[in-house]
Amino acid sequence: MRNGNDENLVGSFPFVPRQERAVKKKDALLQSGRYLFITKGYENTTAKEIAAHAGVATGTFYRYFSDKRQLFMYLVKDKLANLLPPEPEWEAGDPEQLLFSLLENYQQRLYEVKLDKVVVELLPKDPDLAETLKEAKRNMHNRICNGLKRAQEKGHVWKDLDPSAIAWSVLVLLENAAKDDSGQSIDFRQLARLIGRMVFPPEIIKRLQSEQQAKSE
Amino acid sequence: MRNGNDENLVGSFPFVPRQERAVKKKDALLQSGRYLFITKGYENTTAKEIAAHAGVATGTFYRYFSDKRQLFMYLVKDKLANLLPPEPEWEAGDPEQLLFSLLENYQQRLYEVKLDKVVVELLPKDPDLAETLKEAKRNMHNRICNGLKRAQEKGHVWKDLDPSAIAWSVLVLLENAAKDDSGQSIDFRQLARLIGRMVFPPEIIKRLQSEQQAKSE
Amino acid sequence: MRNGNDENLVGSFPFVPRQERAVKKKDALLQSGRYLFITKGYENTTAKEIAAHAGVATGTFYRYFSDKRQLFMYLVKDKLANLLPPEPEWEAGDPEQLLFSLLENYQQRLYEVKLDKVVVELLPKDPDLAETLKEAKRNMHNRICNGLKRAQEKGHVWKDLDPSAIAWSVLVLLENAAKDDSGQSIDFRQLARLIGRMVFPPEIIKRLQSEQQAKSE
Amino acid sequence: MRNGNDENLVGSFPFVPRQERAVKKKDALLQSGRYLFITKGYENTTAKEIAAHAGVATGTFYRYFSDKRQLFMYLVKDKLANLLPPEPEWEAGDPEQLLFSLLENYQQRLYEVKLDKVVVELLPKDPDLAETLKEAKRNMHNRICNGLKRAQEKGHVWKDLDPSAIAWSVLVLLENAAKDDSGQSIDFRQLARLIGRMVFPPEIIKRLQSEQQAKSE
DNA sequence: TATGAATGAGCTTTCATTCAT
DNA sequence: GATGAATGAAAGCTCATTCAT
Repeated sequence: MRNGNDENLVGSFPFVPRQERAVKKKDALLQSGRYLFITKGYENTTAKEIAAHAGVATGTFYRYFSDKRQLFMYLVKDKLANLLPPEPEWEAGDPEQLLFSLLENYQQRLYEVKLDKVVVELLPKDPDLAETLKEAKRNMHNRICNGLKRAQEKGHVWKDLDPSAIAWSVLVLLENAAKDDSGQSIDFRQLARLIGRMVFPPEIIKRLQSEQQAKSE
Repeated sequence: MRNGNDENLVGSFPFVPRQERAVKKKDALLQSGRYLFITKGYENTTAKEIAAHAGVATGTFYRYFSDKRQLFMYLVKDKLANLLPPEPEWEAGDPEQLLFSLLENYQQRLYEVKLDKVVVELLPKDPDLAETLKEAKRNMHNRICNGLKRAQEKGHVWKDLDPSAIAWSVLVLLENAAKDDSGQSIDFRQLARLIGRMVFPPEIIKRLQSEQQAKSE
Repeated sequence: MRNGNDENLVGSFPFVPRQERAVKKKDALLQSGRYLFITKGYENTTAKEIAAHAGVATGTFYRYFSDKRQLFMYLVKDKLANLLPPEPEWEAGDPEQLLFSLLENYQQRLYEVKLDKVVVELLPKDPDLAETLKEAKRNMHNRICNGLKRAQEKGHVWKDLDPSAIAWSVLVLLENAAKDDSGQSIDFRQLARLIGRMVFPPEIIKRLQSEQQAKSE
Repeated sequence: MRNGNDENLVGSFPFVPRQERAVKKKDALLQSGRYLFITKGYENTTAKEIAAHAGVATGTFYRYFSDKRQLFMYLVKDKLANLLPPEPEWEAGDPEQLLFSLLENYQQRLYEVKLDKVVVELLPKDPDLAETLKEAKRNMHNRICNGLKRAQEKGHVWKDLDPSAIAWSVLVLLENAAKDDSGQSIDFRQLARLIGRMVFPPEIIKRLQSEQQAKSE
């Protein structure tokens, strides 16, 4: 199933492995590719190296992937699905708590993927990849947006703010918090509170927090 | 004057142009490099192409730059200074207004630079560049942070938020708003309001806005 | 067997050929390199040319040799062993006869090598090569020296001459006789007699020659 | 005078300097060329470097020399004359003494020239240079040969040896003794005695030595 | 199918030489 | 005459990709 899906996303490729051994080889190549891309960067990794690391011959690489780029796209698309956060239920409790766990969760997944730096290396050269990522982001944005809209209808969210703009901001902060570019690690508690202020009027936050407390008692 | 500074930053490689024509050629190379890097990506651009695009011979490239990377570093360091926003005076008036102009201004400058994608392509391979950028970010962060601390002391900013975390968030939103990754252009008015909520308690915003109105009357 | 030795000397660079065809290709490259080095000089020969002459692609060259220099070192070290003359048995018979065959034999081997000019082109730039050759010469010198010492103890060689100086002279004349620099080919019979005079007192020569004659009768 | 001569030897060149300043520049270029060739080797020295070292512009180099090779040929031909040893007067005294001073003298001159390594670097690529050197050697050979012939006619030299072969041997030993390739410096006294044995029958040496002693008393 | 040797276009860089000033 | 910036051919070397085995 995953296979069929991928194929559709990535385009036709030279050979559909049926036997188990073949599947293993393809996986080994993907794993090796991922490892080397992350460790050494995309351009600095050669197809030969990936093959060697996977324990197969150079030529075998091209039986499973049309080229280095395709292998990479497999990695990206495979991992992208994992990144979609669940649609948040804002009213379910203390929003700060919710955001905090959202942040932690997202970072955890991003940490597992680790391809972001590599993605970004390829981005300027690969409009296809750019499109793929854009779509993934659109998905995430919509998911967050929908939740916000519902909350806004109930008056839980600032009325004078566009849910789309909020969603965008939340997403951006989410994304960047997970990366540790800046060196200074971000305090997720602070960030959650901060985002809370951005989304909800103070009185709503108070109310939701006290409701939550009541519930847990 | 600016020149001397830049040279200091980059290192005075093969030759410091004195004659006007030489300066023009160096500029042409820089322009061509910038254009091609942005259009085709860093790795996809060769020194030969840059030279050709600048209308000079391949060898001439190497009279002015030790290699492609150095040319790129010139571009980056030259433009980096432009990106520093002025330290905001939060109390000076309507904070939403202030943030809005900050955003517009920053985008304008970023638009002029446009190297962000290329930078990001090189980042994983170039620790030097990473360090340079990290420092630039540190500078921006400190600048924002200081303003926030002063405002916080006067009680204008949420007391339970770390200025550093706020600064980080503002910076991240600023940066990302300026890029047009997502395709969906961000409404800067909305974003300004949003950031305002994040930084200032509602009553402060109201007060500052009414003061501002009083002033302008 | 010889192979293992050589590899050890040169270092096992990019790849040790196992299949027969690969060995053939490596040999073809070595042959082509040798031919072109001798014909056109070391600097005037490019890796590309060697590959073309051997009927393989440029890249193939680099599968077998890390660079031009390594190919050359292979040639040199391979041939150097051949140059060691057997330790001469001066007392075994007519020394002039002995020297004559020594000369002919040495020239034959040198003729097969023919790399001397190329070696000498590289020498000033390549301390490694210089060291290698120095050692080879030391070996040859020692070999000749030992024979002389034994002969000197028996009083067959001028007592007031340092064996080392004689050996050096013999070696130099040997080397240079084999090369045809001067255009005027050297008469080996003459040279043998000449060296004989240099090494042995006249009466010893006479005695050894008559002994030899007695033997052959 | 030297100028005219050189021109003839080397071939026409772009410009005949008349003014004193020009001559100085040409000399500076020659000196710089010589210095750099000896220090860094021929191929490793660029025309630009020679010009810079001489304190003139790159282009100026080509006003005085058609190319790098021509400059080098100037150096070689200029110095070659110095290498011709005086025609030895074998009967003038102790031949070992004579040879010793010949050796010392020759080495001294070679030391002053120092171009031998560079010459040898160029030799395989430059048939012209090869021819020049061959001729120089022929000259030296003839000079030595003539002396030997006269001595031979008087019965001072082995009758059964070809003067040409002797001359060749003397020359070769001379040349090689002067270079210090082998690391082990040659004892010139020993070498002189050795060559003496090669050229003169023992009784002649004795006679000439005692005559010499008589003279000096 | 799997192999890995072979390919060769193409990149970076150098430097002898020219030529506008 | 002198300058030194500009030229561009050519070298060394890499690596994505092909293909004979």
